[in-house]
Amino acid sequence: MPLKNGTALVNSYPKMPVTVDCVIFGFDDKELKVLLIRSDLKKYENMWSLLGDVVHESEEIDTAAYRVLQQRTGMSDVYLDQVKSFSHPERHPGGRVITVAYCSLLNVQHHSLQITDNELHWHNVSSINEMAFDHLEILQTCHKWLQKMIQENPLGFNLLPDKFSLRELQNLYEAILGVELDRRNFRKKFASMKLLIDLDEMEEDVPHRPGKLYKFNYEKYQKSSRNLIGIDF
Amino acid sequence: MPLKNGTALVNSYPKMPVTVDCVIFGFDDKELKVLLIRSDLKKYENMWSLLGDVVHESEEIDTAAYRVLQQRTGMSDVYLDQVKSFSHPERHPGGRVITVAYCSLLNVQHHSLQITDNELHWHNVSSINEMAFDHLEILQTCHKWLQKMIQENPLGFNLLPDKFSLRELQNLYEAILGVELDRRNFRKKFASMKLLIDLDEMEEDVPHRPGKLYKFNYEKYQKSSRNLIGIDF
DNA sequence: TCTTGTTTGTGTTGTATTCACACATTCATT
DNA sequence: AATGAATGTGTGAATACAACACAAACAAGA
Repeated sequence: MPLKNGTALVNSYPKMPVTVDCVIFGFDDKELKVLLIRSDLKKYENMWSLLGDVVHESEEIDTAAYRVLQQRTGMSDVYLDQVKSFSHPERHPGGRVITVAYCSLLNVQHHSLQITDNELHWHNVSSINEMAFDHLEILQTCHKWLQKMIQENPLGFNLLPDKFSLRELQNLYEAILGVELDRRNFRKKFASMKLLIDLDEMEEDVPHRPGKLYKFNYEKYQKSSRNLIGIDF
Repeated sequence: MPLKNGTALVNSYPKMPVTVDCVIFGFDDKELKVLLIRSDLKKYENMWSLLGDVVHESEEIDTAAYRVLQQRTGMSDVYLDQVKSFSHPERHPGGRVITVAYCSLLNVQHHSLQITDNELHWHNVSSINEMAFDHLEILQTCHKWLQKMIQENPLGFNLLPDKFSLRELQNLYEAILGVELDRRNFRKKFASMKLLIDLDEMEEDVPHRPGKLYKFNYEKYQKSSRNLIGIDF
């Protein structure tokens, strides 16, 4: 078999539009939130959709996702990770579009959202039961992905203010996992990990005994290589 | 803002070729193997590459991956899962091509490989240090993904014959994880899971005391919902 | 200022899981 | 019959996990 020329080969490939869709999670008021805009398609009038955009000609998909995030939230240095590609041929009413879903975690306090554009808003994840396109499926996939990820990695801190109490941290875990956790065991767990720095400060303006404030020890986490082996299913 | 027409919108999107690449793992002779073919590009002459193909106009990417698998191995009903998309603009010398990587696990005994086509061959994963395109990166990503997956899900059985001994199962885990495991603890672990059916048969043609043969209890696994909560990092 | 309500902060105890390690048994080979 | 090599089974110590109880701090209101 003769060796081929790359350019001729690639030119013969079918081409299709590729987009990114960002599932941007936030946390506020004991609820897991997601950032959505109103769909600008006739077919999905009055329905909500994820923040997305096309991938440009010579652009990494990761870069496209960051671009969406930055344009919509005004933030950089945000946690972002690729989750899964969705490719049903009829997922977009305008024709075949492949999309790559990304999951992002951001602190709702730190935003400078352009609320006026397409009514960008935070929505409670728990109360969403309909979305434009296949975005509900994408959201649910990312939610499950997040549930798994926060149990294995210290990602939750991206959703909290720099200073937080253990109660807030537990509320976050309960909101994401949809379960109630034992307060004492939860605190012991995080105490034993030594990933929290006691700030010697207290909560203020709470109508009860104020709790200590902590911050996440990023340096400590870098060091722990975590090369665990353990069969568990 | 006026509502848009979907078709016009999608027609305005940049289009690009999308491919799938399958990392097909096998296990033989205590070694984790991967199925590769010789690259048919001049630039990568004498280098090995993953099995891939373009995604057709109206085809799901999952379907394209299954198609590659079936065409190359003659097998259906094979474990296959999407892992990650790779999109560096220069990853293909012929121009911009986005690829979606899939991981597949198959029993090397059950094949009917078309060896003559492009020298389809099994390679030891541990001895690969160069590949065509960005396929080494893709392989390494899928290997790490597999290391994580087999610790959380009973996927390893896809790589073994229907009947296997506990030693073979342990060899498999050691080959994939690249560690040595304690034989007694390993056996106890799998015994306690009750996912193995004792076939009351023995190994044959081994130069030592033959071990019992087992098969995997697929039904049992379906039932166990595994909705575990446990923070662990 | 004293009482009440709410939440924080800290154990304790029993159970289950993990890890490190030892010995007898079975079969093939010589 | 003896040897070698792998199988099959246990046991104890250390660790992690789950369920549970009580004292201390602060706010609010009587």
